[in-house]
Amino acid sequence: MDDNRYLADLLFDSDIKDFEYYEERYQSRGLKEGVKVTRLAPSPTGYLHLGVLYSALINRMAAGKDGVFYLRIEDTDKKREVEGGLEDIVNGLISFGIVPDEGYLPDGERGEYGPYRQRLRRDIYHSAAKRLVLAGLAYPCFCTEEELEVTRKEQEAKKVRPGYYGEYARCRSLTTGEIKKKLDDGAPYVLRLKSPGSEENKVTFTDAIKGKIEMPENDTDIVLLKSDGIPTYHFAHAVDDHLMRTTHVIRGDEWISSVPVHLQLFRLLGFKPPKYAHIAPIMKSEGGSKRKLSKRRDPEAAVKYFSEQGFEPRAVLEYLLTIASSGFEDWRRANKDADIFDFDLRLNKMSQSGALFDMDKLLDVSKNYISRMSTEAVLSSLLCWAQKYNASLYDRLSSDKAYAAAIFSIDRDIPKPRKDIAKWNEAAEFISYFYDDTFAPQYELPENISSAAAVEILERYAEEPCLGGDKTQWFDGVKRLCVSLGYAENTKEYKAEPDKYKGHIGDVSAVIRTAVTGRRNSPDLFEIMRILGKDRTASRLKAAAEYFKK
RNA sequence: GGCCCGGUGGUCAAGCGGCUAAGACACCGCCCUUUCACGGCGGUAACACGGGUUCGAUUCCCGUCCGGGUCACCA
Repeated sequence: MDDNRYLADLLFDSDIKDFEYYEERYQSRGLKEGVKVTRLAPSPTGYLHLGVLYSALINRMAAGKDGVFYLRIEDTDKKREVEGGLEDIVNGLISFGIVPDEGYLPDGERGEYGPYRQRLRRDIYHSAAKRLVLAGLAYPCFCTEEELEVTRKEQEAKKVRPGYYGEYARCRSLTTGEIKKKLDDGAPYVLRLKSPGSEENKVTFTDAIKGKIEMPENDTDIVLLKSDGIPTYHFAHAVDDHLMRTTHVIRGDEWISSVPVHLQLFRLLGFKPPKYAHIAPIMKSEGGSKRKLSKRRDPEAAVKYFSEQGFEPRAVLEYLLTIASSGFEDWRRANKDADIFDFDLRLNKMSQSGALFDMDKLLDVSKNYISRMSTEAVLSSLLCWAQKYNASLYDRLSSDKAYAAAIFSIDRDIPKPRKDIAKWNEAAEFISYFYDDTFAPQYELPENISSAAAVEILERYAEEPCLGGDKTQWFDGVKRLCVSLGYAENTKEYKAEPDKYKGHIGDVSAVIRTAVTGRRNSPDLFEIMRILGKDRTASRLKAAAEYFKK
């Protein structure tokens, strides 16, 4: 007993507080029964990628509006840290509308349970570590990397489980005197857990997503504090999630195999463990098999990719939710205008195995999402995107917003709107023919229409474009033109007696369409010409007629 | 290799012992229609395999196979 005290004094600074101090300081949150406290704990070892966004979304949704969702930064690995990664992650989340209630935020920390960056919590970890040493549950280990490597090779050769446990945990049996001597020599060391567990025993726990899971108890003397005094993930997880009063740890399922370690840590530290929920990762198909979406290998894993392409953040979130929870699509159909954060995400309804990332589905969700936006919303969102990623489009649009609004209001704000655009980088091409400087006609005629016939149609139509009235009046005008030129004024008549006509109204429209828009397909012709105005319509008709004369 | 988790159409995914095995995306066809898009209708396409248990298994149990994860002073 005295030995432990002695060892603790040897190992820790004298000003390290008793852990009771922190228990006292970070009181229970006093939330109502059933209210969840969740968190996202990214490490700034890269930029914001889809997996983190996914996890953030689920944690945010799980906490709901009554619960607390906070952001903690796991910056304990200096070596792998990426410059600017932290900002990218935090700002990225917020730009996607996933806003933490507390924790590390762009304008500083918010909340009573901080600091929320692990670097700043060193004393807290040391206090918890000291508690373990005092209880005889942790010890310093002086093994070098090389020595560890040697025992690992030995274990491999003997075909036994690799790891620092049992007889292989050499420093476990060091006497206080030996430790003192090494410490005096300035030997570097890590602090290890003296695991009281045995592989023979089983631990069981209920995962909120995967259900009941049974695994062998942890018997490995895992590292608690690295040689620089910074905690490992496992140790920091136990200390932080206890002190920050997390109720539900929702994280990627790559963590599932370390749950026995975590449970043991909570027990030894005297903490009540949180509920665990392990979510399946988003996968990517490659060469017939699938693997986890990788931030290094897959460009579409970076959230920045979606921003650059001009996906609507909410649409991406909706897509993610269709992957996450089977009930979401039905809910969406029943609640077309509801905010996604009103969806009641049930952990036990979540998918157990990883879903392949499906770009087709994302595109579909996005198209639907954008089709339901108002003209104003489309314009402001598109402008916002263009400002960053397409300067010329931005200039064009903002130089005459009323004109741009007219374009985007075609078949919008109606019960069954058009679904033309899935992401903003498709917009420039989609509206190109509305602007003279981007109008690049690819004239194309129906097969049964000769150039001469096209010229005739265009010239005759130009005499009387019928743009003064409404759409019906215009279309009646086109019908009259058909009749006078020998085309059927509707397809049925033509089909009944094809020999009687040169073609039908579809052909006539096609000729006008190609002249006005320079392409085969477009939204409603009348709307387009009305927006272009009489003069520009006329000059396009003329230009096309000239083209076909050649 | 040990330990975990998973396996319903190309993809996502309902389904909890008895159903002609939902739905969405993609694909194909038809209808609507001045084109496209929308919309409507229809179609192709699935319970990995082998044993049990049971009157009856996609559903429960075991095994095989396949896929994924994990075995660091990384998270």
